[in-house]
Amino acid sequence: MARTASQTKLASAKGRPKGDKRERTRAALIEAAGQVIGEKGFERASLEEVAARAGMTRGAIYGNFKSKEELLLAFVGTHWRPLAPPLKKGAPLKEQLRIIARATAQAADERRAIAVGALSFQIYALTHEAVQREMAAGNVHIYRAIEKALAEFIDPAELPMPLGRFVRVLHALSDGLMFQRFLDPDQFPDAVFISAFEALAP
Amino acid sequence: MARTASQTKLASAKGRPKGDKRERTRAALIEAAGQVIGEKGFERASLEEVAARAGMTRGAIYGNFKSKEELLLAFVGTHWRPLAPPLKKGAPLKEQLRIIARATAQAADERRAIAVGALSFQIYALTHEAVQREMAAGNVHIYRAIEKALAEFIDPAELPMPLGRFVRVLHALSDGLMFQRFLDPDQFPDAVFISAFEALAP
DNA sequence: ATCATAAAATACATTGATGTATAAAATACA
DNA sequence: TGTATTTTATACATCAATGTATTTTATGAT
Repeated sequence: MARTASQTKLASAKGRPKGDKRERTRAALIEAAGQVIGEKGFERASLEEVAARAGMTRGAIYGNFKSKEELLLAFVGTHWRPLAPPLKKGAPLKEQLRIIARATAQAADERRAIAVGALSFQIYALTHEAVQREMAAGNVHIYRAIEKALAEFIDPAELPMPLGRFVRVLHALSDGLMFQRFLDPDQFPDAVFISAFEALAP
Repeated sequence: MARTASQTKLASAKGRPKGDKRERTRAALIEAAGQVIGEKGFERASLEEVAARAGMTRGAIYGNFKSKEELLLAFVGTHWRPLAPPLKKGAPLKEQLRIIARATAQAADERRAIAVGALSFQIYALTHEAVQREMAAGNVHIYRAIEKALAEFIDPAELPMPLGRFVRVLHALSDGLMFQRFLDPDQFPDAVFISAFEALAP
């Protein structure tokens, strides 16, 4: 029934107040949605709680979004970006993979809420065909982008498989490892991440 | 609001009718729960639909289970077993990994419902501390069992990391790959699974 | 300052779900 | 076959959530 203490306005001082209030409350709402999704999961996130978290009521939500789905989708669309690990040009594959491993492990810790939200949204997608298709299409673009980005840092000749496959495998492995670390951090310390990714270098 | 057509009694002819009806309806209910969870996800699975699917009403459920949670948990407890790929004694690591890859890909296709159910349950666990702890503890046992089983088929000296880590990595990778294949089968054909697992052999 | 417009709060209607209490039906047993 | 008991169905109370309609409040322009 809504925390009373932590009802802080999220988008308090982000820059100058500027003209478009609209955008600011939209952003605050989306941010709050992200928090709630991260805690409760995509399905059980309630608008009541989202609104309270942003210091407003549901009225504000329906003034800015058509439906619950639209708000939650807006969050996913806004905050869901692939990691960009700090790769080093010219370094050997194994080292690049170590960097990716560390970035993944770190992301699992620092952005748990977002990641849990993303994960739970994926489950949602799995049971909503239209959303699933949209998401699958989006992923294809992301893969392409990552392929391009990676091509600048690693030599395809060093890879144990075609670059396209490699990207997809990295994605699956990252997701799987993060997921398991959420469930039980003790069983998936950094060392496991590093071993896993390094093993992909022939 | 319940399909009227496909309301088939699931536990129709499984053996001789035998004395304990109790057990049979329990099983039928659990089975139906599995179906619904697989389609709707753990959170949105409704008792109404589960009961209808088993050709009964909610009355039967509450006569056999304390609550919704208990029924769903019963499903997870009953049907959630790790894969047992048909490994070959004495074969080189790479070949064993190929076998695991194929088994995983096949499982993704054949047991989609169960897997989606399991996945969505994991999300549920992530947002329910007690369940999460229980599940984490269970996983530790499973890891131990798999370690033992694997030790009979593969030579630790061939591994790129300690056996314990390797098992955990296999788990994370399988989960991640299956998840992605659910989302977009085209992007994760068998070949990707095979490349991914094979790459783990030094 | 006043008025028109937009944004947010409140009040309301509806829905879908769980869980309980009670009645009906099926089963086992004497 | 008749009765006690268990199992399932029905009816009911409750709750939490979404979405809509309406009112109040804030904002901006003239």
